[in-house]
Amino acid sequence: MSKYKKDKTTEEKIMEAARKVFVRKGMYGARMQDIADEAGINKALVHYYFKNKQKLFEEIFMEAAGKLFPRVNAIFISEEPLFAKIEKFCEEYISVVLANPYLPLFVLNEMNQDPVYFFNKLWSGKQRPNPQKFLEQIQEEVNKGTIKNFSPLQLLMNLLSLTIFPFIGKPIFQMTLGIDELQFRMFMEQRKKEIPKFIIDAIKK
Amino acid sequence: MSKYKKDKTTEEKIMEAARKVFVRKGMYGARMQDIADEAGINKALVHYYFKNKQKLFEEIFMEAAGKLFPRVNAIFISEEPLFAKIEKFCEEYISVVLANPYLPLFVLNEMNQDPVYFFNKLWSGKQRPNPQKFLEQIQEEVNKGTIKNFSPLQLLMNLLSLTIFPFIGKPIFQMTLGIDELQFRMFMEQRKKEIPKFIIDAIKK
DNA sequence: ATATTTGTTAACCATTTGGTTAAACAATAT
DNA sequence: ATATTGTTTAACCAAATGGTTAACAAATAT
Repeated sequence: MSKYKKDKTTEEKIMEAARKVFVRKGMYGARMQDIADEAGINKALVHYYFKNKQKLFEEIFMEAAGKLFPRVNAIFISEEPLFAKIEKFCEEYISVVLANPYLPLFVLNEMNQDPVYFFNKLWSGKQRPNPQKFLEQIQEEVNKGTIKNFSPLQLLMNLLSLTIFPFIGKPIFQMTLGIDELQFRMFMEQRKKEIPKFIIDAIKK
Repeated sequence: MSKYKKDKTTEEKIMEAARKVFVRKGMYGARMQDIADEAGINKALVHYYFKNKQKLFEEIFMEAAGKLFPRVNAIFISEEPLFAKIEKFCEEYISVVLANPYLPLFVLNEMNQDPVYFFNKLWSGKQRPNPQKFLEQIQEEVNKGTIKNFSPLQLLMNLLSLTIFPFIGKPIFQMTLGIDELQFRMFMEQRKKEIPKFIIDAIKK
């Protein structure tokens, strides 16, 4: 195969390598040389496509955050009834993250290092997470008496916890219980149905 | 105050500084100079007390993990009935972590970088987390018919998710909802009772 | 008092790391 | 064919970083 024939553009090769390295090692632990090696190219070429480490990192981080947050928001804002929303959220979110199981810990961890900076960087207005409508919807159901008197915020936290946390604790669970990739996958597939059932059983009158 | 009169021993001053820096920046992001500065001493003195960065980090990491894991295990193993166990776990765990809210993300994130290494480092036999008894206990209750037919593993995951995740998402929640330290604290205090109620409502027949 | 051990520092060193440069190489335009 | 533009590399550089050294100061033993 000729040296300069490439199915993936070089830029995408770098992105792919950077994704892998940044996600595994974080912004500080990642080395530009690692990224170049992973992409099978010269380090200077990484700088040719992306000005510097910070810029490349931001690209990767924004991409990752962009996979996680808008989806939450879309469901928060939609017009469906509460229970359907909960079901849909679990279904969709677990599907997305199963395809990139490392995303939540990566994003949460990096955000933790400088929440204010990332918060501004991420949501310059548009796709900022806005759970207001979802919270109001819960309150309405409480008022209607269809569900128990429940703090909307607590319920929101429960939904997010049950859905996202397993991905964050994944390595520990896998080591502790000796389960492999496939078993974890099946466990999470099961959870798509289990979580809504669990929540609804807990809150419905 | 004389130069060599110290209320805290130097070693503890270093540990304290290292805790702060490592937890904020992680193993790779932390700089020995930062730690020395934070402790108000010369960098060489850090090396005098702790051979190198790796050793110091392990000290801090083991200490952090030691605050989180044995407590889980103690409750898993104890003889109490299931519902009491769940209540006790939430109560105790949230109390511990409220005193060090940064611990879960720190430990989970570092473990993620090399799960096998940390797993061996941490649990050379004794305090290895062992949820077996807890899982059996759930199965017993299912068999007795006191709770719904529920996968023990799913229930365990639910308990851990609901308890631990809020601390991991803390910065995002605080920014998104504009809540301060005190409000978060109160929210988690409320959760000590809310989580067991939530779980028990969901699983009891 | 004095020798010895322990604690602390400033200066230094080797290596790593992000980033640059200049030249070679390929593709494209003329 | 040749000039021009865009892509890639090897070699290099300055700054940062983990770690060491040698000397000095304090505490302790003799």
